[in-house]
Amino acid sequence: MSRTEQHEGTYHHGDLRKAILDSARELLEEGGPPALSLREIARRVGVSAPAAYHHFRNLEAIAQAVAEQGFGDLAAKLDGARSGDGMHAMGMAYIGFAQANSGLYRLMFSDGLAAKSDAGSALQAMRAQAFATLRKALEPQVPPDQTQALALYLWSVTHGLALLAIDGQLGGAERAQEQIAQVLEVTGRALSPLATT
Amino acid sequence: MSRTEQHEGTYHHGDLRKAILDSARELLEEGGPPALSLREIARRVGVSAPAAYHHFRNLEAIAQAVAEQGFGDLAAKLDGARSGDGMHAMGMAYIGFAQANSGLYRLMFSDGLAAKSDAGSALQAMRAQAFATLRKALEPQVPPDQTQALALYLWSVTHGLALLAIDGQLGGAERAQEQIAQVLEVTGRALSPLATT
DNA sequence: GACCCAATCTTAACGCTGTAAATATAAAGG
DNA sequence: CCTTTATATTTACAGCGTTAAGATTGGGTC
Repeated sequence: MSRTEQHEGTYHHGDLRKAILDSARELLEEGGPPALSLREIARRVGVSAPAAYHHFRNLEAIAQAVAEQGFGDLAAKLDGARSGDGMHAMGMAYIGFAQANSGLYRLMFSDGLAAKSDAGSALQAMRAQAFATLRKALEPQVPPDQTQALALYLWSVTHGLALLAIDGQLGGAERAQEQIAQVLEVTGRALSPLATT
Repeated sequence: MSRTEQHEGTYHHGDLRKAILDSARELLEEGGPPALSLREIARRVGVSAPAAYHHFRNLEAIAQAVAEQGFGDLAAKLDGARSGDGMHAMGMAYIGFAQANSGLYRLMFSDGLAAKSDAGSALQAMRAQAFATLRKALEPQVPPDQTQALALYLWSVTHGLALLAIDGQLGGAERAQEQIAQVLEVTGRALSPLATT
């Protein structure tokens, strides 16, 4: 399934850019960010390695594009969870996303793959925007002079918990789910006394 | 300063194992986990690359040893902070450690460098032990049926906050410090109502 | 419909990496 | 002093990301 139907067996691929991103996500879930390999991606797509350079500046750019997809997917999932009982449901959705796409989530919060390149700052900007969204969602619910601190607090718990869950630090799946719910419940105690509503 | 004084300019190094670990930590702070390179380490120590294999099974083993050092240092620092006002001081110390050794901290909570090798599970064990220590420290302070959830809660906030700080998501150093203190204060609200003491 | 152009992909090659094998050197023990 | 053993070296290999140069193709124009 590497080549589009109409282009199967032909010189041109069809939609190589998309195929690369798909394979990258696959690899990411199989082995985490360190498993991201341009040559392996090309191999899976059924194309020579340098072909990727017509669609991306380099491997980092692929990682960056995938991370961008990830932030989009996460935002969508969180939007879908807003119908629930507010913060708790969104927390569960957030962590659910991280668990379902652990490699992707790790990439979204890594310093790129090289730790020095400019992809790091691009990721940082995406994270900042995600945080701004959270802040905005929280704004009408709490005293204005505390929104920043509370948003940061919520993000810290959720992010930390998501990473611990991903790292297998919470035990098996069922046990993990239980612990996550408990922690989120405790988290709520800190802000329920000052809810505006 | 790569070779011990008494062995300067000689064939044998003196204490290559320690020199390797030191250089690895240096590299880690300069470029994070992806900057860990066996050849670069050897270059800095002033030794050929394969020399390292007499002291470590492979690069992953070096990373693992450095991470182990890290967990030891962190535990020591947290012990030193126990004289303060309990949880808040320990939280500050924890995050201070992460900020001062960001590359090391990231390594300690990464899935190794290969994401598939057995170093991942070794790291997981170290983290589990660190958590067990926290749990034990918390035990006499809270109701016994909640220690697990509360310990996890505290770790989540602290870990998440540490990572956000490291990622530069909290702004400049002075502003970051302020926000960290605020978040830790909020965190405390969730458990102060049920303190045993 | 033939032609050119631009986009896309390929092969070949470079310098880098981690690691293995074979070899040289030095330190330790009889 | 000679041998053994630990330690380091040189050489080599496969794989990586990336660049440069050439092949193949589809789309737009006369």
